[in-house]
Amino acid sequence: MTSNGVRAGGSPTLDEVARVAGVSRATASRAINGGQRVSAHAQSSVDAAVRSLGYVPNPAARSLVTRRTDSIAVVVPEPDDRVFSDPFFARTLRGVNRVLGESDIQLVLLLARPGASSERTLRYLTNRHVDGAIVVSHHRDDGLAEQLTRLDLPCVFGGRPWSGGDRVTYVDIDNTAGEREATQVLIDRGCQRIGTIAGPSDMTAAEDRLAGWREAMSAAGMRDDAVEHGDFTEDGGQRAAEALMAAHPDLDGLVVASDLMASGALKVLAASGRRVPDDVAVVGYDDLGVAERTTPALTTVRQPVEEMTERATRLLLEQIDGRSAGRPMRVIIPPTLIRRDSA
Amino acid sequence: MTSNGVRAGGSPTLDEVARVAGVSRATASRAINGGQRVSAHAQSSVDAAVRSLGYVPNPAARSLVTRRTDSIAVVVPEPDDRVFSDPFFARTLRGVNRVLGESDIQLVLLLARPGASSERTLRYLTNRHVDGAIVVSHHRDDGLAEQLTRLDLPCVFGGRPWSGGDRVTYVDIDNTAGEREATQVLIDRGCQRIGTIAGPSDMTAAEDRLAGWREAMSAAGMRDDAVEHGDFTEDGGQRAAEALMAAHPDLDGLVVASDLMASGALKVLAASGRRVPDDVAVVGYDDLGVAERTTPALTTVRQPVEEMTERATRLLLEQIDGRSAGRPMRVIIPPTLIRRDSA
DNA sequence: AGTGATCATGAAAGCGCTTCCACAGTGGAG
DNA sequence: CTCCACTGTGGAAGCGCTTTCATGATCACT
Repeated sequence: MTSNGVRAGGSPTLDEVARVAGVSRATASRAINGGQRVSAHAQSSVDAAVRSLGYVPNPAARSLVTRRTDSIAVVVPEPDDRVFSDPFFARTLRGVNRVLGESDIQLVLLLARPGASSERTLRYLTNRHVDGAIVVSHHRDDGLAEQLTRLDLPCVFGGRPWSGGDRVTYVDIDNTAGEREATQVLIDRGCQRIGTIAGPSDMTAAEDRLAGWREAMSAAGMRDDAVEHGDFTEDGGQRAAEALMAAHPDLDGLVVASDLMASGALKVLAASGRRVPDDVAVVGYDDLGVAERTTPALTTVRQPVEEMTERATRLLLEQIDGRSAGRPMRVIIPPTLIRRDSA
Repeated sequence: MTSNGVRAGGSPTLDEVARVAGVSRATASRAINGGQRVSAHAQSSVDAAVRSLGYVPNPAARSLVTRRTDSIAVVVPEPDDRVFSDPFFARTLRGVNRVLGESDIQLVLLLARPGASSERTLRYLTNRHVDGAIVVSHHRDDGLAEQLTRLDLPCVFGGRPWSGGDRVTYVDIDNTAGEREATQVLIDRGCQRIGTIAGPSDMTAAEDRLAGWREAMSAAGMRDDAVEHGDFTEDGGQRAAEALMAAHPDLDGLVVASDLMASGALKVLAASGRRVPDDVAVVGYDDLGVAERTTPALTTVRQPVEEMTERATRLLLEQIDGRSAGRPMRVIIPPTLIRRDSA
């Protein structure tokens, strides 16, 4: 069956292309991959053969020898409902995809099973199933940064990792500056007593924002003791706001570390009869779609998520191509203040 | 270097495992893959060798011979901003991932470049880079269904495809029944004049919902001429609502084909001083997070997106394993009415 | 005309794995 | 005691591709 000419079933192989084109397999291979050292004549007959046979190279065979898979992984360790309900996630994917669209590299989504350890994910990466990885940390670290550096797999973090931040390349948004600016809005508008609803303390983004709030407060000589933690969800924001207003009924400014939590806080304020921004001014964080839909619309800090992931992806591709020096890099992107009605 | 013993760099190969375990490569391979026809003694020495060397099989080499890649694609043809801002997308991924988590299969995300034809995507699938594909159509078909069936690649559609629906397996939510039920809510509450904001007519889901509205209206002996089309976005809903209310100022009921559009419609109604639900009752569609955040909260139809994609994924895995008969199947999932304040 | 350098080419050697096949050993049935 | 089915095993063939290497052929200069 396979002895000569075209095979019975299945896709055509390079061998057949070569035979049809009347060249050797080596020449056919060269012609297909960029055409270095191939005569115009050979090139065109290979092209014709490829077209007529509908040849597509077998990626497994190719990557067996090139040691390239032409795909990268987007790793989301321990995703929970939050990750999925968060526009952050979709935007991340879009940013990555946009850059990948320029090359012929595909995207493998690695969502660690909730509960299960990251063992399987790590195995997948160890396997060199992909050429590199983008880790959207977004969570407590799990030592993933260390394990990945040990793997010696090209890898870039989106968002500062918890530890190993100096040994790994990452792109982050300047959360501290963002929250500092947000806080300043309330200070400038004359708020006397400003509290904050911070994010979960196992995320660097949340911690950095809290630090930003602290910085702005102490720079203005104001007390920074009205702090409550939420979990970045609307319900969590609601609960935190209730606790915060109960403990500090005199608050006239609220810096909330996410728009979703701010939305919950707005409900609490409305229920207690406080007007926003007149009685209590509120600033959120994210501007990923929720902020413009609340009542009143939130003044907030816009996270350039797609820009961040685009940068991360480009850095990764450079690392894979060996274009980067190999030493860890750090890119920090400034966020933008968006003014609406809540402050 | 490679002549004997352990290699200089790189990962260990099966050869080395075999050598260390004192068995042949064939036996080592068997021991690693399930251990059929392997003595307990050989098995344990291979296991030990694998552990001590930290051996992980090379997936490219394996799939070169097995013709399996242990990965499936989630195909989103021509995604635009809508796809990403839509929680639908994230939920889909979660549903797929949940099922995949049970096996050792990974997920490749294929987002066709906006603008670019699906040519690259199709090439990737033709390449047998993946064992199967889930197509979240969500869009006009592009003949993708036909092209995929011609490819003879296991494949399941999430949502009824535009054409070829009888030759391809798909899982859909019963949009017609859902919208019928939603419309019935307004009829039952005594609305006299009911209009609808339908989705874009290039999506089957939108068309099916419109059909459901028509069915309920004609069953109740009511006129079904107050129709406006939106594009499933909030702004689109707003524009459609303006047009609709201008053309039919007497409407006292509004069936909107998506919550996001309904949110836009609510703004228009509020701006024109109409109370919801007292002056105009409104029902939305989706219940994917937006409905509970509008004012008033939307009565809507919940789409079990994750259930849908889970089913789709299972069907795909069956097809890949050859467990399914090979003839196209069709699964229709009923949606659920969620009552809130808008109707 | 002679000398290298450059170019296009094909033979062949793998990449790391699975699987077919042949073979020896074992035990139970006749 | 023979025959046969079955089990565990290793040799070897290949999966489809890239890439090195050797080989002529071609070219631009002395």
